[in-house]
Amino acid sequence: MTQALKIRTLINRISRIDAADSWSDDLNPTQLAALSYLAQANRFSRAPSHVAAFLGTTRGTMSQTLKALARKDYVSELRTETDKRYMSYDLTVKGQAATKRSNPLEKALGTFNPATSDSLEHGLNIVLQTMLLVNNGRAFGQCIDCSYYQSGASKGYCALLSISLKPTETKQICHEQVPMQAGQST
Amino acid sequence: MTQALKIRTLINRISRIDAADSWSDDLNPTQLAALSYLAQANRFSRAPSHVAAFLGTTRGTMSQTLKALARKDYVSELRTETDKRYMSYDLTVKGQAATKRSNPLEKALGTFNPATSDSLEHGLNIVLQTMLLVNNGRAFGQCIDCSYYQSGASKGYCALLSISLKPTETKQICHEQVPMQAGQST
DNA sequence: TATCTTTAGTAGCGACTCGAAACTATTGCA
DNA sequence: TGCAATAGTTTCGAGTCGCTACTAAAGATA
Repeated sequence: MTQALKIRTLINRISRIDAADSWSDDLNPTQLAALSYLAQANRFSRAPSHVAAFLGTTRGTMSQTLKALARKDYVSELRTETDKRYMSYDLTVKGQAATKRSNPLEKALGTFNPATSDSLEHGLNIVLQTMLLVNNGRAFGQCIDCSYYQSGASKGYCALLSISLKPTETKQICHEQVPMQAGQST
Repeated sequence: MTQALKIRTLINRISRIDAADSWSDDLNPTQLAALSYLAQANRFSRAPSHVAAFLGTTRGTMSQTLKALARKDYVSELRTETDKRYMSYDLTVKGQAATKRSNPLEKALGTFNPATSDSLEHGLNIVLQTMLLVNNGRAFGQCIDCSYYQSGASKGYCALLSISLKPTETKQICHEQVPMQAGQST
């Protein structure tokens, strides 16, 4: 058994046990993952295609999941004005409350010392980036870590969309994000 | 966003992307995970309840998955002689071939330097052990790392079941495994 | 030994995931 | 203006998933 297979087995097993723990009354693990993504994404990144790309599934599958969430009043559907092909799925009050629930995996992680956590986060980030490279996947990072991000006097600016960003927006996920090279800075 | 949540999101996202990649003609990610477990488990640990406990699901759900695998000739069903309540699901030739297929996640992991891999494996192991502790879950480790394991002159011995172990068996997964404390040894 | 009690596997249920394919609406490009 | 690309949706069939209810076997207790 190679170390690569060991690590893959560990990641998948942890994720499955976490999924089993995260079932709630009327929210399954997939719905919760989609909801969690929407809670972190900025206003340009809440369409079915974005959630699908983030979680590595198809538009069709994610469309169904989002419709299920809308049916149960966790999200609201909104047709974008600028480009009428896009939908924006925004969290309702009920949806926001649901993302705040804690779970065994987070509790376990909370007991770790910072060095272990940092090393783990770093390792997993490398795994993800390497996989995305092979898959032609997008990073879905935060604006603050993006090549298009410019830090102004008091607030940030996105050079791709030519808009200024509110402080809270700079730490949201964007589907257009292009990770900065290490050491690079504006 | 806490670091714990970041790590959880990373683990789940990597697992989902890996799952999407691992679909094959007639084998879905869950079936592959079960098959992969069976390939590693020793002859006392191939029952539906063991696979269910390992992957954090219920006996009912796993029973269906194993029946699906049997229907497609990846595993064979065998009633245990000693305890007739137990089933043993053993891999067929077709099943063994299916576990040998590579995938993007393993390929990505293969490019890492040993230090990164070791650190990642170690971190994930701690996460899993901590979660299992909270969940009253079993470790499902190898015989060679078990408290009941005794290394003899040429072969190992299991002090729980009072049987001697073939060399290949000492590195298989056992559902009875009780991890040794660090530093402890026979 | 006779009777609980526990454990293992399973069938059936309803909601839903999942990839694939087919389809519509909108946008972009030549 | 026309055509290709993109976004969202629907439908299909197979299967996951927790849950409940059930049977059979093994253990424990009286």
